[in-house]
Amino acid sequence: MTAGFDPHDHAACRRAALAHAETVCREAGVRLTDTRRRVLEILLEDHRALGAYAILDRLRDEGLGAQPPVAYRALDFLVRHGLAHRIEHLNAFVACAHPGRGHAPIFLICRSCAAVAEAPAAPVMAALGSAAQDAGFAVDHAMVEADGLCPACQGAGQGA
Amino acid sequence: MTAGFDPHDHAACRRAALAHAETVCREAGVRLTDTRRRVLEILLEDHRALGAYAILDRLRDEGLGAQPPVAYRALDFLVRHGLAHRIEHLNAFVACAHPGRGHAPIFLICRSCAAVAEAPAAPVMAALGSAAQDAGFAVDHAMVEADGLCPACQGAGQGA
DNA sequence: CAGCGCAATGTTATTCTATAACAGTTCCCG
DNA sequence: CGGGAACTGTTATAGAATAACATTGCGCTG
Ligand SMILES: [Zn+2]
Ligand SMILES: [Zn+2]
Ligand SMILES: [Zn+2]
Ligand SMILES: [Zn+2]
Repeated sequence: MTAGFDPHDHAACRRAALAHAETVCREAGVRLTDTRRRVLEILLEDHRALGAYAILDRLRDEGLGAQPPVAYRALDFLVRHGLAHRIEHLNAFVACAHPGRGHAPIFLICRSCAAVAEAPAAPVMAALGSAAQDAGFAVDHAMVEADGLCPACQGAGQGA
Repeated sequence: MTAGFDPHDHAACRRAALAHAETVCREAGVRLTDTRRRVLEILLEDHRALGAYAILDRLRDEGLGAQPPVAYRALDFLVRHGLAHRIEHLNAFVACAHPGRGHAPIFLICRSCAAVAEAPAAPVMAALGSAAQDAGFAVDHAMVEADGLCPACQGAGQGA
């Protein structure tokens, strides 16, 4: 169920994510405007995190807006609707790789090739919930991000 | 074993952390200089995360340095030696609340009063390791941060 | 259709966070 | 007393994010 590292039909992956985004927006009664859609498409180009300014550069090249708020507003929208996630450790954003399921994902981030995978969160969240309960803490949103090496980069013997 | 939310003798807590810092530095053959020590003391004032610039303001008031690198270098040092931790979600730093034990802690962050607790990491890390293994991913360093409400702020019925 | 209200956009400016680069100083050890 | 490494001071700049406000587009209701 981990999505991201394994080879797959990424064109289908993208199409599904985009179709899902349409559905989500229709059902929520919000608009998937040109800029929002384009930002999602850019993020969907591969399973990699992009900084807001990298996205902004792309938008600028395409004449869709040149100022930071343009990118940040679209990203906020996508994150708010579960279509993208923010990677705290990188100050960057990644398209959601699990169209459909409501989730608080955990991220595996390759420090060599920068690929980002979403892994099944349930066991980790259960352990976290238990630790939080012991402390009397009410978890609102959990962020779990692991730095390391993806299968491909381990094979290549990368050290950094 | 969660350290941070429960009422405790914080003066002793601080003293122990400082003493531990001395030991760690002596054993590692590195120097706990004035600035480094002072930054640690500031972080130890309570179990709360402080931004690098908030710390820098304090240092400036005390004549210990006025430029960002002063604060960042001290913080890097403390983090490198396990005496403080960086909270990615807040772009801020907190003193380590577990003097002595080698750990990759998990953090519980109150979004109302900004208190930060360190909870036992083992079960969460085990679950994370298992998920990573399923994906063939080699975890190097894991970041686990939970946003929510601490016991005190839940009682007060805080919503934000 | 006219006009209202809200959502979304465009733009300027600013704040906050973090690091690069280099010159000078202090400390430890031989 | 050197010599080298660690540490400090300072300038400048890069990078990430938001505040604030004017404007435009869109959907609804009268
Ligand atoms: Zn894909
Ligand atoms: Zn990789
Ligand atoms: Zn304490
Ligand atoms: Zn609280």
